Amino acid sequence: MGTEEAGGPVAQEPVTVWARPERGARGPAAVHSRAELTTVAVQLADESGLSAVSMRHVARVLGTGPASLYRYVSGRDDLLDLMADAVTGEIDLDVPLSGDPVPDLAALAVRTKAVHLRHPWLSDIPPEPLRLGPRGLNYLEYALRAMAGVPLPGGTKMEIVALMNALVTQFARAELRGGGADTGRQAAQAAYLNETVARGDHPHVAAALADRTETEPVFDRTMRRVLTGLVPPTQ
Amino acid sequence: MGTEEAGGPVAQEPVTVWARPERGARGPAAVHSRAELTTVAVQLADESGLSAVSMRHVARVLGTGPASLYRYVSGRDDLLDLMADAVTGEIDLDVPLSGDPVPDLAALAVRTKAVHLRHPWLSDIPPEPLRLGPRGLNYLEYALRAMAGVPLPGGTKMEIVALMNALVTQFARAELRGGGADTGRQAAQAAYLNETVARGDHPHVAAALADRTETEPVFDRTMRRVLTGLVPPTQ
DNA sequence: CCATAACTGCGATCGACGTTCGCAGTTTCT
DNA sequence: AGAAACTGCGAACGTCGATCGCAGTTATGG
Repeated sequence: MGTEEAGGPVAQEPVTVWARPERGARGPAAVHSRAELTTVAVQLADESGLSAVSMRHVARVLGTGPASLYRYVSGRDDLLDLMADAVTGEIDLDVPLSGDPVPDLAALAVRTKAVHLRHPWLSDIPPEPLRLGPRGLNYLEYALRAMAGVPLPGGTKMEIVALMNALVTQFARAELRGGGADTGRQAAQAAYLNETVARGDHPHVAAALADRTETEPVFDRTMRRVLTGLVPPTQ
Repeated sequence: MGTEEAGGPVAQEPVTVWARPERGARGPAAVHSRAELTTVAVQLADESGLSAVSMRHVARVLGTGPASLYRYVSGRDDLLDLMADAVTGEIDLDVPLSGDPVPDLAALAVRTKAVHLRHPWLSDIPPEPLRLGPRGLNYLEYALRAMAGVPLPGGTKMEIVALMNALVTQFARAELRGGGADTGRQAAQAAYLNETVARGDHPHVAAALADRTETEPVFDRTMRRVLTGLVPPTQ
C-alpha cells in the first residue's frame, strides 16, 4: 500500500489545486467551475461560518450531489485553499509603496485585517504550512517588495510577514469577539473567570480586569511598534 | 426551543468543565476520572496528532464505549479544554521575576514554546475566545505580575499576553515544520511555489527564497524586540 | 468514420465522527 | 425502606469526507 514505484499508473500523487488543470480536453462541458464552487463556499462561510462549508452543503446549494464536486476539487482542503486565496485577492496591492518599510507594512496589515473582519471564517481556517495560492503569492511579493531595501536575510523577511499575519489574525479575532453575540460557551467561560478571580487569588488578573479602559485604535500603533522592533532601518 | 425561562427544569445551560463538579454525591464510584481521560487524550495527541483525539478513540483506549465519556465530560470541547490546561500546567511558574518585564516575559515565552514543541497539537486547538482553565489562569497571573510596574491599562496588558502567545505559536509551528517529514501535501505546495516562482514574476519572493540562511536562535531576540516595542519602561 | 480514450454527472455506499436516549444496576440521602 | 441521584453503556441518529462504478458525452488518432 502507499506509494507505488514506477510501473503501474501512479496512484494520484497529491498535487495542489493550483497545479492541477481545471478541466481536461475530452469530455462534455462542465456544468460548474472552480470559481463557482469558491463563490458559493465563501458565501456560505460568510453567512454561517466555516463549519457550514461542507461538501454536501455546497453541493446542495449548487443543486447537485456531493460526489460531483470531486470533479472540480480533490477534497475539502482544496476548497479551503480556493476560499483563502479568493479573499486574499480582495487585498488591494496597487497601493504604491513609500519605500519606508514600517508604514508600508502597517498599511498592508490594516487592509489585511479588513478582509479578516469581512470574512471572519478566515481566522478559523487551519493554518497549513504554506497555504499559498496565486493571490497569496502576489501578497507575499508585495510585502517583500516593501522590505526590498532592508538588510535582512530572506528567511527572516518571510518570518516577519508570517508574524505580521499572525498579529492581524489575533487582532481581528479580538475585534470580532467584541461585536459578536456571546455563544453561551464564552459566557460560561467568562462566568467561571469572574467567579474564580473573585475568590481572591490572582490579584493581578483581577486588577487587569478592573481597569479595562476601551482603547480603540491600537492596532495601527501596535503594528508599527512591533515592526519597528523587527525591521532594521534601511541603509 | 432554546433558552427556557424559569419554571421548568433548566435545559442544561452550558457551563465550563471547570465550573461543573467532577462527581455527584449519590451514585456508584466512577471507574475513570477526568484526569485519566485527559492523560489518555494528551498521549493520543502526542503520538498521532489532535485528530486522533476522538471520543471513540479515547473510549477504546479506556476500554469502554463512547457514551461513557459523557459522564465525565460534556463533549469533545471539554476534553480539549482539559488537555490545553493540563499542558499549560507544565510551564514552570516558580521562576522568580527580576522585575524587568521584557526579559521576564521573554523567558516565560521560551518556556511556553518548549511546551508547544513537546505537544505540537497545542497549536492545532481551535483558539476559542477565553479557553482559560485553572492552570491558564495561573499563567496569566504570572505574566501580569511580570508587568506589575508597567503603566499600561489592564486590557492592553492582556492583549500583550495574547500577542505574546500568538508569537510563540507562530515560532513553534515554524520550528516544527523544519523537523517534521513532509506530508506530501506541503511537498506539493512547495513544488507549486518553486514552479511558479521560476516563471519569473515575483522576483522578490525568488530572492527571499534564494538567500535563506539558517538563522537559529532568533526566537529570544525577536521576542525581546517585540516586547521592547510594546512595553513602556517601568517608571 | 469509427473505435478508443478521456472526460462528465452522480446514485449508492463506506467508515468515522459527535452526540443523545433509555435502561439496568448502584449508592446515598431522608 | 423508598426516593433520588448517580453509574456504565448498547443502540441509534444525523452528518461528515470520500470512493466506486456506471451511463452518457466529447475529442482524438488511425
